[in-house]
Amino acid sequence: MLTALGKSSITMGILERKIRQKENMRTNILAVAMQLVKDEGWQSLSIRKIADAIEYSVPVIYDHFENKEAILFELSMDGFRLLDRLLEKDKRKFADPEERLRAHAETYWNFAFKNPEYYQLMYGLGMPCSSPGKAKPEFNSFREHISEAIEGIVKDNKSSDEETCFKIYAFWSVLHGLISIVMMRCSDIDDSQMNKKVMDDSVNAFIKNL
Amino acid sequence: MLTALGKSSITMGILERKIRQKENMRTNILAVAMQLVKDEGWQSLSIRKIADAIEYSVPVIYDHFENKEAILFELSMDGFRLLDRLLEKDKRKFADPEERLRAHAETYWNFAFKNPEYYQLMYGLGMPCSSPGKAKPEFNSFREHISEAIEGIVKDNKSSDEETCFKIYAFWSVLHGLISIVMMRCSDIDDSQMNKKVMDDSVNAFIKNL
DNA sequence: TACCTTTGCTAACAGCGTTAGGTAAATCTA
DNA sequence: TAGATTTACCTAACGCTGTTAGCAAAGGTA
Repeated sequence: MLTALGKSSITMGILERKIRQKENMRTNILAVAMQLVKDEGWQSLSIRKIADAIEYSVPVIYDHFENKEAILFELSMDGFRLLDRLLEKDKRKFADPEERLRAHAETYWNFAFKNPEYYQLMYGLGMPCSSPGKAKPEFNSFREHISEAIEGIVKDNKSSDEETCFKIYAFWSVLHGLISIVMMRCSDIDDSQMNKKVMDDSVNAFIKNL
Repeated sequence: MLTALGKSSITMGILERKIRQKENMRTNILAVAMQLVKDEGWQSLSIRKIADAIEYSVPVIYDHFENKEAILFELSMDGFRLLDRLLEKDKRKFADPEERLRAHAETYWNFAFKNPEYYQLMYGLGMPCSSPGKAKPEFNSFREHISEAIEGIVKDNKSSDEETCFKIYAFWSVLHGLISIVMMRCSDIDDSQMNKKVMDDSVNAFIKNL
């Protein structure tokens, strides 16, 4: 598949079309996979179902992805990029670091519950191949956004770098922890508004204590 | 298998021996499964490997467990019971609610990193069949222990029941969130002592703010 | 036209969870 | 002790999974 593609430069149009088709196939596979996940959950996603959905045979998928994990990884990257775009919006909207931090928390929370499939994949909740450790820039997007906001709030204080670093993780932890607990139904609070109030409360306490 | 076991009461000894053997088999399956998990991780645990390890054929396992998920569920219950015993120790050791809460946090943290397989199973981290929602008393053990301690600290304050409830979840969240982030290698802090300092810091801030 | 690359397929391998059905041993009954 | 019955256990299969080897057809190149 388009392995040795150099050589003649006359048929550039055809080559480009092929590259375009290849990319279309790739994005199509990802789109179809994501749709299957939304419809039936991660656990029932299979290469054969993807092949059925794109109306190609199974091995075609392996021309575009090394294995199933690579597909899941790419989808998780989509999730990180989507979250990043939302956080960037907050950044443009709120100049005040405290307001921005609140907005980031809200955005993170809403992202998780509006896109539970993404969130589960991104943070390995109830997932088979959670591919931990595959650190990429996208992976740290949320931490970097809240870092910026927290450092903005804290900059007048006498906090050390280490203290600030700790606070960043503490903030992230309480959010991620609460989302995980609620999403995995470990909480016995059934009311989603109530759960959100717990988050707001925690965020308030955190900011007050900065 | 021991289905209709009533009838005659002369052969009670044999019946008891059979029940004992059946229980032995059951516990043996669980023990062997846990060992396999510790050696090779959740993802590679299979019924066939368990059968090999106990030196019986595959269907024998289904005489003792409805399916693979039931085995995982039982193992997660073992995890909850183990954690519960440790928390009970704290309770006996520390009468002062603040000291007790700190001990609980420490215990929870140590439990997670000394028994990562249990923790992952109990809270569905990177797990295929995380069986969420199957609430059992064991499931709420940690929350109830910290509830007791937090209520002990807070009882002199003017906190409402709702506020207290929120605080309990906030405390649990920050612990679980940090453990998840570290365990799933989302954190870029590689030093485990450093990570624990983040926890201690958070616990301190939390208690100070009660 | 002859050649070669690309494209896509069929069919298989090895593994998985699960179960139907049969056999041999252990046990109970007479 | 002999026969009937229950229990214990196994073999072999079904339908699924991820993955890959190897082949046939289609396309572009000379």
